[in-house]
Amino acid sequence: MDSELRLTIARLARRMRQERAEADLGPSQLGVLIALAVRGPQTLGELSTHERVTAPSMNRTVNLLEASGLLARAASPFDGRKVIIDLTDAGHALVDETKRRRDAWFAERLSSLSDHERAVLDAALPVLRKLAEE
Amino acid sequence: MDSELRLTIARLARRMRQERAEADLGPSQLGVLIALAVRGPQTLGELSTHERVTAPSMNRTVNLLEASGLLARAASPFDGRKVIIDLTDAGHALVDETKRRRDAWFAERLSSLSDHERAVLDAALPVLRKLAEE
DNA sequence: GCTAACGAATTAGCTTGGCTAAAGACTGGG
DNA sequence: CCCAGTCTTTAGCCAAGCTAATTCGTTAGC
Repeated sequence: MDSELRLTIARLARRMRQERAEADLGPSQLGVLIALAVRGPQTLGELSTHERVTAPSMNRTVNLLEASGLLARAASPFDGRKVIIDLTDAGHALVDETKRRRDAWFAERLSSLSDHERAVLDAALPVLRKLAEE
Repeated sequence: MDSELRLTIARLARRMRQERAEADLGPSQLGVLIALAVRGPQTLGELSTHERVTAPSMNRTVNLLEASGLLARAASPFDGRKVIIDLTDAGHALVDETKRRRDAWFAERLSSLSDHERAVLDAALPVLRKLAEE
């Protein structure tokens, strides 16, 4: 029963992840761009902590995105060791486009539900959010 | 709002996937083992279709798992081109342990919820299941 | 104010796991 | 028996994870 819920969530998320596509970015690169869009400019260390990845891994992903012109590095004015990373305009545009497409896909799935079913999901959202807390 | 739900589910599943058996398997390898546990012995083609990966990718993952003794290949008795892949005892044991850990993790998360919140999740389960349908 | 310790980012080298292209192995229809 | 189609495998590319070690800037102790 509990395990049934767990498996269902896993299956749903799996379907969702497979729905990727859009730009020719991998999920990691997209994840970084989205983190920057949601949380604003951050250091490499903050990014790697949030994405649960080591600093060297994050550094490489950031290199690729920088080479693609989707984000930019800037030295921190307070601490010369740190590097502040932020989206470029192109990066913002790509995140917006991706969000639009994924929302559309999800809305399409939701449209197969009844009003009552949607209300049930709406009620479950805060609980799911609580489960997902760090 | 819709996109909040989508993002929350993704985050929850992401957190869940981090719970796995001690063995140092990547998520893909674990995914293959779980698919075999749930759906039974399958050909390489069936596996790659189900995991939404190309046959060469699946072939390599299967090679690693075979080298670790977690699954075994056998020729199909009906069609010499096909290869039937199935879990070994060690593979079954590893899947069981992973399931045990994930269930325990999830139960732990659920225990922080009130009875009402659990009831809300219970009501949402069939709806989530519907969303997750293929 | 020097120096040693510490912290943040980076580089180097390894591994997994995607992909495409192409080759082998086998089947089945004509 | 051949030929076209199907399934698996090999080869080679690239993204993205890791650890270990390096570089460079900061901070603390003396």
